[in-house]
Amino acid sequence: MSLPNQYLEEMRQIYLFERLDDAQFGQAMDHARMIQLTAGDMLFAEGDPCHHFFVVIRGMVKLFKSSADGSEKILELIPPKQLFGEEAMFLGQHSAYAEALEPTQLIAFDCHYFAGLLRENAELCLRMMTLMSHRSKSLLDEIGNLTLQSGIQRVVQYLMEAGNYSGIACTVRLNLPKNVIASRLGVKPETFSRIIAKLRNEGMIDCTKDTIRLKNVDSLRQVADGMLWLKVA
Amino acid sequence: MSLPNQYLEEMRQIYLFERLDDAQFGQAMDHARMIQLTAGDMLFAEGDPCHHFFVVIRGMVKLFKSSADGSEKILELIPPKQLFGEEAMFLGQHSAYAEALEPTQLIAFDCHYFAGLLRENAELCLRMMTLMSHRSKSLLDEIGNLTLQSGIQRVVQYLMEAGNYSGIACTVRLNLPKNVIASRLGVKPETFSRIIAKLRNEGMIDCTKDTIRLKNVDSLRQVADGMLWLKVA
DNA sequence: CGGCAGTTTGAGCACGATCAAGCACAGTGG
DNA sequence: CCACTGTGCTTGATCGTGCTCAAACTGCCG
Repeated sequence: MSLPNQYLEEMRQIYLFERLDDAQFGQAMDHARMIQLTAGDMLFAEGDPCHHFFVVIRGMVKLFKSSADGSEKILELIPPKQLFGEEAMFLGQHSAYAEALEPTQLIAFDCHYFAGLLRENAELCLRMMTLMSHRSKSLLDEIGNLTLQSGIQRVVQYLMEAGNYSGIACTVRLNLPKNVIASRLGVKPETFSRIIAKLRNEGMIDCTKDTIRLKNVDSLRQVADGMLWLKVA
Repeated sequence: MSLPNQYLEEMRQIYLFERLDDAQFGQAMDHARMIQLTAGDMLFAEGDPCHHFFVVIRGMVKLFKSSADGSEKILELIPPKQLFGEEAMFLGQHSAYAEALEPTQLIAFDCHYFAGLLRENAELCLRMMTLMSHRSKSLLDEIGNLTLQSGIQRVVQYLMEAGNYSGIACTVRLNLPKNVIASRLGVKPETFSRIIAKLRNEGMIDCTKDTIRLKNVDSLRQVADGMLWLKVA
């Protein structure tokens, strides 16, 4: 039960599999299968027993926590070429919910089988640990941002990162609904909207629909770094 | 440069090293050395190049983020027998600050050398990945708690976990200063104090100095689960 | 055209932060 | 033995960020 060639080539370029020789790669792709999701499909829930981990091919997956009263916090947005759910392989169950935001294709790897490959291939382990380390770092950063920064700071930081650091003015295209970005940043949609309006009134950005022009990058950077306070009210 | 026998025996019981045979264990302990810290000593800073990862023997280490204006958020409190800083081994630099809260002894393992051991021992890798998975899960949980729960809920949850789930009334001894616990829970010391006072006024707990009796465990559980709201004001 | 979901804007509120004062306690030195 | 000091904790008063509830607006699709 191997994958179509089209997907095999894409998997070849995933960091985790890059350095495997053809035989090892073939083994890794055994017991892998393609999954097609439509927007809103739930992939797994928190606490579900874990049988697979995943790589996104096309589309977007949201990883999120949910509270008793139904509100959500998006932990991570998983774009194509990225792996997720691997930590559950070692814990036996998933730590959060996963749901497709768009029509999404992903490859599912059998945990039990893959654990066997890991046991025989320390190089593969090292790559896996490197991925897990990056995840840990980004989670640590996220906790710092949530507790030490204001909503405005997180929004501006997000815009600057999306605008890939070009020192001068640049435009950002939001590739996701604003309420999704808001949840990712830990604010309510209304608050997100107000923050964008505030930045527009301050002349730091222009925006039309889902396209945002970063006009005054210096000021924005000051806001993100906490050197410049914008009163919300 | 091996360690005194006293410490070797303690290292033997660390999850990461449990299953190694004597030869492997001996190798792992090569290039390990003991470090003695006094309260307030900084072990590493965020961004520092990483040369070691650590296991706490005695004492307590705080892992924290710091913002421009000097305020801190404790990410994790590391008790004896626990490992930390391992993710930096794969990233090259530390993701947060680490500082001793008390007189603390720890063992430092040389990253470069240990990476070599990992490359030759997939079983060791699996153990390491399991540890990293647990860390990821607890970080994911932390993000959920910070964004989906109120301060009161986090405090109550902390007390219940510290009182190890005995269904009936129990006493909790806070083994750390309250301002440290407050930072760990993402609230200011004043707020923490007010929350404790609130719980006392509601008759759910008794407290004298650093000892807290959980009187009404049912109500406390309801508060933690969001089934019961306590107005702060 | 109506319906619906996403977004914006308004008004008011509450949680938790800030600033400030008071208190308990331990350590130090006269 | 008693000030003196410093630190950590508590309590009070006030403020602001961000949330809630509500309404209006936009774009999209049937």
